[in-house]
Amino acid sequence: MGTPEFAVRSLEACLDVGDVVAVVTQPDKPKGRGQELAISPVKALAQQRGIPVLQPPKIRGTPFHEEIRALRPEVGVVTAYGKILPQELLDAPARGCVNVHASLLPRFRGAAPIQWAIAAGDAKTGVCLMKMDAGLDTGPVIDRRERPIGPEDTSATLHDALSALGGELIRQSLPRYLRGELQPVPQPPEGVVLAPLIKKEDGRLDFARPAAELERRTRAFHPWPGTYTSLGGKTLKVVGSRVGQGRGGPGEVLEAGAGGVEVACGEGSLVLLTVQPEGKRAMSAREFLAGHPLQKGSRPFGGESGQT
RNA sequence: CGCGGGGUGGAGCAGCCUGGUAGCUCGUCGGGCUCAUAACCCGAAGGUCGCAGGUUCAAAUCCUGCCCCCGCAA
Repeated sequence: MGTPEFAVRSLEACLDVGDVVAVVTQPDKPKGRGQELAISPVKALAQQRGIPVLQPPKIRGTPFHEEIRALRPEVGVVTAYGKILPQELLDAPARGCVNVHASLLPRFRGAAPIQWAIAAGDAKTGVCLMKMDAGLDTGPVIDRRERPIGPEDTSATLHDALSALGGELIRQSLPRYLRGELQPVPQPPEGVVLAPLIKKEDGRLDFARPAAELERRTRAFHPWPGTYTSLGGKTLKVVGSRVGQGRGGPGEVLEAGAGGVEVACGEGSLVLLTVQPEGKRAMSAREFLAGHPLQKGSRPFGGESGQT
């Protein structure tokens, strides 16, 4: 069971190590500009391999688990399905369900572990294969793989790396678990951190915050939802930035030149390197300034109407 | 038919509503000045105004179709 791009590598791994009796994924939904109906990446692969695809609109309070039980699966593999599974569904496969989760549990349980790991400034993250229970990512861990978080890592780069590691866990550790060679270890009660769903609002830059935190967010929320501020009543996305040494009142423009736009923060300064105005492609700060001059010492960001 | 913005010398923008000389900030090239600079001064090159039709004496500008990029929403 899985839905987005992240789960594709898991499905590939499943196909490598066992017989996949069915693939469960979320119903097709209108997506993107133009709201065209889009099939999930997992569904696309399943169809291509001729695997039956199930897309229940609801799984809770429905007889869907009976449907699964009838297929007599040995184990259920869940990667980023997008819904919390009820106990009767977890119990449907003979050996229960396992889950690939993109964090080092019990840190960052929940929907957006990759993003929050970067935002928190962690030195490393990873992927866990766990035996699922009724809680939110609370099951005992079967095996894990680690991955350092580099200063250039974004959610995009980590997403790809972790999704590959997830496939590796399924390929290598799942068979060993099924043979009884790996025992699930309960998660320690301490160190639990939740990684809630990212909201668009989480990407708004508050220059009163420390610059280091804002810089991490630009990487954590890339490519979605991105970090942004507003300028002249329009959204200005901040695609790339670095932490600077400058000091000043939060939001004050300290420098605006070829080196970027340096904005004072609550702590240190944030140098905007790559920026994307509404309706425009991403561009370097230098390019942006050619058409949108910024006064040193002004505080043009955030306010709806040229507020100081 | 979800809403919306945009495609103008190499880059970023203005001009379009109110058709009639291609503008601005940079960059590039040449020259000058300076101990020096993302410095300053002088000069130059460089544009099928996304594509295709239409209206008109005349279209970057008005009309129609198409291609491409992006914001919102998910």
